[in-house]
Amino acid sequence: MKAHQVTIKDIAKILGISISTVSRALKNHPDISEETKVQVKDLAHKLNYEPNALALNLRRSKTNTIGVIIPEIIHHFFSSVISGIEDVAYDMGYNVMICQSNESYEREVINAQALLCNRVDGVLISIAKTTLDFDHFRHFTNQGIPMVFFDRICPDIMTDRVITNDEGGAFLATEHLIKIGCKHIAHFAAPQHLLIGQGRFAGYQRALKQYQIQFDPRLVLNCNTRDGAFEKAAQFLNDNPDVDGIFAVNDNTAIAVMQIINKLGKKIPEDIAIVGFGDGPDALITSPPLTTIEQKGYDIGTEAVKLLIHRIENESSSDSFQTKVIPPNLIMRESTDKENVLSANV
Amino acid sequence: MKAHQVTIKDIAKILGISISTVSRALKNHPDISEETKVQVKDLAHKLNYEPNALALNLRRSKTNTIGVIIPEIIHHFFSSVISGIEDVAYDMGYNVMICQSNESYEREVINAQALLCNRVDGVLISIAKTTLDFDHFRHFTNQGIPMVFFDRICPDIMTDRVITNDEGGAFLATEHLIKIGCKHIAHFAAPQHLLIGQGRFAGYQRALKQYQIQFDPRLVLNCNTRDGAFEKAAQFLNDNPDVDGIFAVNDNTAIAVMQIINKLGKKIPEDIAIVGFGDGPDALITSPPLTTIEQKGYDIGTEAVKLLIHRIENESSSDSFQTKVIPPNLIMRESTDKENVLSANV
DNA sequence: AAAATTTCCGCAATCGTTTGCGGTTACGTT
DNA sequence: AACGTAACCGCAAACGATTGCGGAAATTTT
Repeated sequence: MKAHQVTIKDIAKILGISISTVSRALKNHPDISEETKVQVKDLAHKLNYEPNALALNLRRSKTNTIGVIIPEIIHHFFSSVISGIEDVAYDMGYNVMICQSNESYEREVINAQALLCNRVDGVLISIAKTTLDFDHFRHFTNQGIPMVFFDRICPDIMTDRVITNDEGGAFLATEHLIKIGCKHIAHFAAPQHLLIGQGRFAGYQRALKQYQIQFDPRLVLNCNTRDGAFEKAAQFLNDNPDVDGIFAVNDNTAIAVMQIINKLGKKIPEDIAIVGFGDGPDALITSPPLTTIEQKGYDIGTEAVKLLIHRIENESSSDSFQTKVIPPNLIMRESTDKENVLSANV
Repeated sequence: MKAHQVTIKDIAKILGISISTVSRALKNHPDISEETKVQVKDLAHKLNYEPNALALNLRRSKTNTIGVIIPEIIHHFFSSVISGIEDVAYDMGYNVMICQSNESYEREVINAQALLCNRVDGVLISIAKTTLDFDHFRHFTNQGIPMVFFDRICPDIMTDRVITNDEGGAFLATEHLIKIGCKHIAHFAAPQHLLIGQGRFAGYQRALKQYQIQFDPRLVLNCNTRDGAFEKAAQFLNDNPDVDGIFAVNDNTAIAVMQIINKLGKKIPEDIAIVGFGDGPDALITSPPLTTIEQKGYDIGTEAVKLLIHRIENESSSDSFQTKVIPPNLIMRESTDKENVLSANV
């Protein structure tokens, strides 16, 4: 059962020629006669020979493998990113090794070490929420292994980065609410120690300022999960009955809030319009469908891996590190369609 | 910049001892004196030495890596499976190499080949919809590399398998509709050349039979996607106005149908009750929330990888292959709650 | 016919690690 | 003093592939 994997050594022995000849024959080296080449190739095919990538990698000290460390693969955003990474990596001849940190710092450290041991050619990282220390990443740069951070970047380490324009997206969302006539716009925000939380809050504020709407800190609620919304949103809406627009820091929160608004008997968007952030598939199936800011996970993945492979294959070039910003995009749906613009199409 | 990776050879040279001593010192071999061990370990730590897994793997011809071939990582079901795989693999000291077939046969073949080259210790596979030929998988068995199929299994190859009980789940779903009083239950079905399509259709039929409801082929519609539903569902519901219950082959279809029903002005569940299959997070956020059959992706992943690792680590044991069936589970939500049982809890 | 090419192929080192076996010391025993 | 025996450590082969260099045979050139 345990079939010994076929090697060039086997082929050499059977054909009564040397190992090097077999190797060269398979590579179409000009030194080898046509006759020998045909013999070797035929036998190799007959025996289902597959070159041992381990041996190759060891010799070249290159694995053609890219490591990925992400918080959680089940989040639609991250699996979109991976999908993008995988597609490009595949086209460029790289394998992908995926590790989940599960938002745990300890596990992130171990993941990093595993990738180091396996001598990946480069690493793509989106850091865990609990990670505050970044020494485990410096090992990569010490060993000359390029890194690219995406979405949740590490501000302390100079590398290439790919991020969404959180501030700009939040601005778009808030501006949209203003333009459709909302006067009292609330913001359901992420913790301000996260860059995402900062950026989206800043965009919200800039939009208010630009349209000369007085910023009211009472309209900002620290709430960025589904569960959090079910805890706090109803009370918040009761306390602030004049709120007629909500910009939520992510779709999950927005959707939960919508469900609560529905339950309170208020109408969306007539009474309260709402915008999310993320554009997962969920935004399509709520009632009403949710206006949201596109967070192009797939594109972030492709951009990140392209940057990385470029670094890998041009290690000499000391191009300065760049930060690629994926431009935001507003997707308007019924949750902000006060004028019934969209229903005309149906 | 391009730092040479530290090897035991470097350590040996610096300390003026032999390579083998270094190797043994790091492994706590009893032949080595405490003094040497301390010296070696200290230096290794100081130099950030990481053992080269490539060399190790080559020598042991074992990579501690598991290959995964799945159709598409963005589907919630598959990313749940991967999450389960990753968690268990991590605990047991294995890495995971993920490949997407993107439902393409050609790509699946190339993925399989890549995993072969990289000498993975075992493979987890859910086959692409377009795959009709299975020779590329036989290479694994030829080389003695264990495989486990999950969800979309390959009936032609004898291996371990992990599947959901489609027939049983469909029976539960249909029985539930019957029990809440539906008399004319439609089935939105997947193509019958897929095992999933067959199983779920069979469960539907068995439930009808058991409760002495006449099977009406006109109530079975070949429709298993969101787009398909938007194409055909409205017409179907018009043609069959007496339908008061629907069992859809997956959640996506069910959700799209719900949106259509809503638009037609009918009430869920009063006019039409509906059950899906899959229990993605989507089922929670529709209005009303969707009753559905749990398809435990995470559990399927953990079971599959456990079976695989068992095979890997007991290659001698020729246990006969087993097929693990994950039992179905009905999750009742408002889309079938005619009696307002659930709202009592709110 | 001798010399110069060309054609084709093999030797051996290399990548980094493990490990069986053998070789040095130093110590204790008689 | 001679021997036995630990206690430590190094040599070298092995994993599978690539590749510079050198060498033998065949062919051409002079």
